[in-house]
Amino acid sequence: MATLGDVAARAGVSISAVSRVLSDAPDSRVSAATRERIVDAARELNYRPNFAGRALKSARTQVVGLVVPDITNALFTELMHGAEDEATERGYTVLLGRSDDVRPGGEVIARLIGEGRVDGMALQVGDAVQPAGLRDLLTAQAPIVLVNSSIPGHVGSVTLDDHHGALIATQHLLELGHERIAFANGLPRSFTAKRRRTGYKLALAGARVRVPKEYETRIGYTVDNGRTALHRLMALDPKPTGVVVANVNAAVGLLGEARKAGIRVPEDLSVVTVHDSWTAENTWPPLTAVKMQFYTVGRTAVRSVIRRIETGETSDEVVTDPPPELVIRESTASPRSA
Amino acid sequence: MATLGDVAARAGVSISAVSRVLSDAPDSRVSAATRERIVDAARELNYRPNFAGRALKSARTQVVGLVVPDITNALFTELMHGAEDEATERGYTVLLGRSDDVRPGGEVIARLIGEGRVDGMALQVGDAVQPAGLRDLLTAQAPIVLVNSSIPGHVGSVTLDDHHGALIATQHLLELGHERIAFANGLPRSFTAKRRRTGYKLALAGARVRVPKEYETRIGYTVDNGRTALHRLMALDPKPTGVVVANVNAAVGLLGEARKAGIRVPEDLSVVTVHDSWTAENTWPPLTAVKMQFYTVGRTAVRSVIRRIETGETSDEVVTDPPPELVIRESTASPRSA
DNA sequence: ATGAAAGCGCTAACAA
DNA sequence: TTGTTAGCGCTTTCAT
Repeated sequence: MATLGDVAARAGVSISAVSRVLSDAPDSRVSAATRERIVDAARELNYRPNFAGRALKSARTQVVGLVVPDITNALFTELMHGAEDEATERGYTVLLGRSDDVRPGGEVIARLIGEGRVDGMALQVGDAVQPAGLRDLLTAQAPIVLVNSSIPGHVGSVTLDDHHGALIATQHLLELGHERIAFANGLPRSFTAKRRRTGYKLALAGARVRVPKEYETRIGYTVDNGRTALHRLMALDPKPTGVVVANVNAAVGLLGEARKAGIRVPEDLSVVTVHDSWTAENTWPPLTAVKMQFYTVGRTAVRSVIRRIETGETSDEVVTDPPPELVIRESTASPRSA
Repeated sequence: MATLGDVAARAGVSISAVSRVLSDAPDSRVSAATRERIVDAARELNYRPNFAGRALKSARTQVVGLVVPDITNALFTELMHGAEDEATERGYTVLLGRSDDVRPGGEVIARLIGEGRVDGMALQVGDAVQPAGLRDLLTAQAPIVLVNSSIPGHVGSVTLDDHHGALIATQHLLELGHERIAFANGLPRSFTAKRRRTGYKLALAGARVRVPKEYETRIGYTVDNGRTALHRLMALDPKPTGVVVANVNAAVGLLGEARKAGIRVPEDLSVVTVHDSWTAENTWPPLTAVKMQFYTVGRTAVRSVIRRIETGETSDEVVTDPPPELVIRESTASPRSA
C-alpha cells in the first residue's frame, strides 16, 4: 500500500504538502500546480490513508460502534440502515457488534472503547444480560448512547415511542369493537415492555374498558414466548377476543400456535403486533402491525453519539417523528359477538 | 486511557519491559518480581493496548472482515457465529460489513483492505452487484476468501455442498412417490443456483424421472421471487405435485402465495426447501428443509483467511462435513395420486 | 507556498 | 535482566 511518502516522492514534494492536500484541510496553502501533481500522483498510486496512522496521530478513529443484542433480528435492519446513513453523511463508519457476547474475556464493549477501536457507541443492552464491565465504562463517562434500553443512572439515550406504539395497537382493537383485549408483553424487567404496558393500559382506560389482570402476560419477546402466551391467554375465562403482542417475533409464535390449537385468526382472535418486519407480511394471515420508526432511531442514535464525541453534550431523546404507524393486514377484525 | 508509559512509570520500569510482559512474548526476560509489579500496575490502571499503536507498528490489525450481501438475513446467523468462534479462538476479531453497499464512494471492501482496517476478509458477493473495485483487489492478491460465491479466476474459496443439499431435497420428494417435481431456483447467473440445479437434475436422473423443462424456474431467492415462482409453476399442465425451493426465503413466499391461491400444502403440493432457519419452523405448515452447514462454512472461511494472511497459502474448499441434513416437518407428503 | 521535524502508542533490535 | 532507541503513517506546528 502506498504511503504519503510514496506520493510525495512521486510528486516531488514534501510529505506535509501531500498531507495537507489529501486530507483536504480547508487551508492547504499550496499552488494549483502543486496540488494537481499531488492529486495525480495519489491517483496513480491508488493511495489510501492508513487507518492506524491517522487514528494514532489524531486519537480519533471516526468509527462508532453499533451494538445490539441480536444482529440478525429482522427488527434491526432498519436501525442499522439509519445508523449507517447518518454515519456516512458525517464521515464516520459503523462497526457492528453483538451485546449478548458473554464469552470469557469477551467484554466486547469494554474492548471496543478501551482499545480505541471506536470513538463512541450506540448500545442496546438486552433484557437478559448486563454486559460485563459496562458499569465502569458508563461511570467513566465513555461516549455511549443507549438505544431502546436503559441502565439506571445513565444519561444519553434514544428510544422509540413505545408507549404510543402500544397505544395505537390497542386502540385499533378497541375501534373494531373489542373489549376483551389481552396483552402479550415482554419480561417485567424489560425497559421497552414497561413502556408498552403503559400505552396499552392508557388506551383501555381511555375507552373505559376494564380487563382482568391475567390478560397481560409478561413472558418475553421470542417466538417460543409467544407460543406460551397463547396457551396462557386462551386458558382464561372469559377468553380474550383480541390480543396486542408487544413484539413481532412473539406474534409470529403466537399466531403459529393459534393455528395449531384450532383457533382461527381473526375470527376467534384478533392479533395485532407492535413492530413490523418482513416476517409479519408473510405469516398467515398476514399480521396487522404498528410500524415503529427504527430507521429514525438509528439515525438519531448515531447523531447523538457523534455530538457526544465532538462536543461532549448528552441528551435523552424519544423519537416521535415520524409517529408509529398502523399497518392493517388480515389478522384483525371485529369480534364475532359484535 | 492508560498507555504503556503510564504503566511503566507506575511500576518503576522501562516501557519495553512492560511491553514484553503485557504482550506476553514467549521470552519476556524479566524477573518474577518485576513481572508482578508490571501486572499489578497494569491492572490498577486498567491498561488496554491501544489498537492503532499496535496496528501501526506491526502492520497487522488482527481483524478479519466478514462481508455478506445482507447481514440481517437469517441465513447468515450461523455463518457469523462460526466465523466469530473461529476468529476468537485464533486471537482475531471479526468486522461485519455488507457487500451490497453501492453508495457513491462506498466501495466498502476496497476501503477495508486499502486503509488497513482488516488484514483479510471472507466475502460473499451477491448475485446482483459486483462490488466496485473488487477486481483490482483480487488481482492485487489481497487475502480475500470467497464464500458461497465465485468470481472468475479468483483462487481461495469456501462453499457449501449445494449440490448435495439440492440432491437430498429432491430425493426426499422422490421417496415420497413424487415424480412431477419442480424446482424453484435462483437466478441463472447465481453461483449457488447453478450448483443446486445440478443436484436436482442428478436426483431426477438417478430415479429415471423426467420432467418438462418449464418445471425449473430461475427467478431468484427473495420472498417475492418465491411468490412469482408459485404462479409460474401452477399455471403449467400437468401441474407439479412437489417443488424443491432453492432458498428458504423464496419458500416462505411460495408457501404464502399457495395459501392465497387455495393450493393446499402438502395435500396439493409438497414443498421442501434448501436451507433451514427459524422462519421455516414458523410458517404454516412448517417447512420441511435441508439444513445446510453455515456454521462450519463460517469457521472454515475464517480459518482459510487467517491461513492466507499468515502463510500465504490458498485453497478452494467445499464443506462436506457435516453433510446437509434433511429436517422433515409438515410441508411434504406423498402425492394424492400415489 | 513549501518543508522539516516532533510525536501519537507500540514493538523489537540492540546495548548495557 | 533491564533499558534505550528507531520507526510504523500520519497530522500539525513552526521555520523558511
